[in-house]
Amino acid sequence: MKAVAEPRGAAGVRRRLSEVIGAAAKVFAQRGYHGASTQDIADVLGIRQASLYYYFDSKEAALEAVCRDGHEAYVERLLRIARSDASASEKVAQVLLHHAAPERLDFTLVFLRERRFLPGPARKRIRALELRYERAIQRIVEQGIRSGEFRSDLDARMTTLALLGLGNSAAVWYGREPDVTPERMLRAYIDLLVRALRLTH
Amino acid sequence: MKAVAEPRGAAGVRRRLSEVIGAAAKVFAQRGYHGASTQDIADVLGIRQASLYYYFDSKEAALEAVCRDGHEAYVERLLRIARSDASASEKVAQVLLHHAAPERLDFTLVFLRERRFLPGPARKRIRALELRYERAIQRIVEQGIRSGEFRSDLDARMTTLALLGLGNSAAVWYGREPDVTPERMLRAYIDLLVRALRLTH
DNA sequence: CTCGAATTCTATTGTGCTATAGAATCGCCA
DNA sequence: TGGCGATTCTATAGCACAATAGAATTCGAG
Repeated sequence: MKAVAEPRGAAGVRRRLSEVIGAAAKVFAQRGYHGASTQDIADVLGIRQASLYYYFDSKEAALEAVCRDGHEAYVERLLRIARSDASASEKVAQVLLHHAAPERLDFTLVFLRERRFLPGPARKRIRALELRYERAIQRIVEQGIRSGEFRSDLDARMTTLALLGLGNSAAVWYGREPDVTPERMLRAYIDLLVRALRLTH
Repeated sequence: MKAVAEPRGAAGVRRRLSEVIGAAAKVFAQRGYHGASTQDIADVLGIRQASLYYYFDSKEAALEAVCRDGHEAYVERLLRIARSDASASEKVAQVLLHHAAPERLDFTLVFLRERRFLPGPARKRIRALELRYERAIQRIVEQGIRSGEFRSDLDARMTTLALLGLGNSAAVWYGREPDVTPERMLRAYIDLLVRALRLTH
């Protein structure tokens, strides 16, 4: 899997760094942060363990990079959905679709499970990203309530957490349950949620 | 927290073992299995690190004990709910209430996050418990569908996973979100799920 | 073809952790 | 009280790991 003779422009530099972060994400996702060794990451890249320290000051810094890298793209896609002029129901569906998309699953899983092992300052930085994400979802829910599309007795905060919880659980189940395809799971989850939020008439 | 001069009958023996398992659960929940050292567990108990090996053959065995201990009680309570003659909706509510009950949270969190680090044979043994649990929930959902209480177009398997996912996410959020009390969260979750499953009329 | 920066390498240090061996202590019961 | 099993202790082996220092190599730009 080693990249042979990659051109070395500024783009090449960034790409190589992404590869390294990707390798860390893969290994952290599989073995957990503390269960993974820097040697494991180096093996994926086909380089020596010590060479990793050209890219990271420490193993913890690698974890932060994985968490940040993974979540930044996430936040961005979410904000695009939130800004669209779709109905609240459609937005909820799209949020679930994107949140539990099986691409970059390694990053998602590492973020979900391992971010708590970040040292204090790094955890705070990641937490800030997280809050933007949660608040964007909550605004969608509140929009749905205000517009009369959703039930007015919803607890917006709890509903947000439910949406996140469902999405996260989907990510966890891919790869563990062979009969669970993302399509089947997402269809069921979206259906469930939208029915639960909408006014019954 | 050290037990001073505990009487040593057969009951005392079992209780001491429970204390040791409880200490392991606490430490594994806090730091993760690989992030926790046997020294950490010994510190909680006020004994020496090596003394733990009187109770366990290995750290992995301790993890299995925590997972088993935690989940066995879980399965038992669930089966009692399943056998009751309550309606499917009531059962779903009770399952969520019990599943996300904040007692023995350490055991739950360790089971959710760390069981995947068990070595093959042990993981298989734990997986068997898990399947009993999932199947019991799925039977409740199917009962609700057959009786006409729930929508007939539900995907019972996905619905089961949704219920589990919601319950698990609740467990994860206790202690992370200060404004989330178990009561508030469970009320919202139960309301959401029951509305989503019931026939609308 | 050469210079220099980017990248990877070799070699090593020190630390922390699991697990084992065997000695010492504790507390119940005869 | 003395013995015995249950429990905890001291001491240490042995390994895996993160991280540093500095040398060697690679590759594109000029």
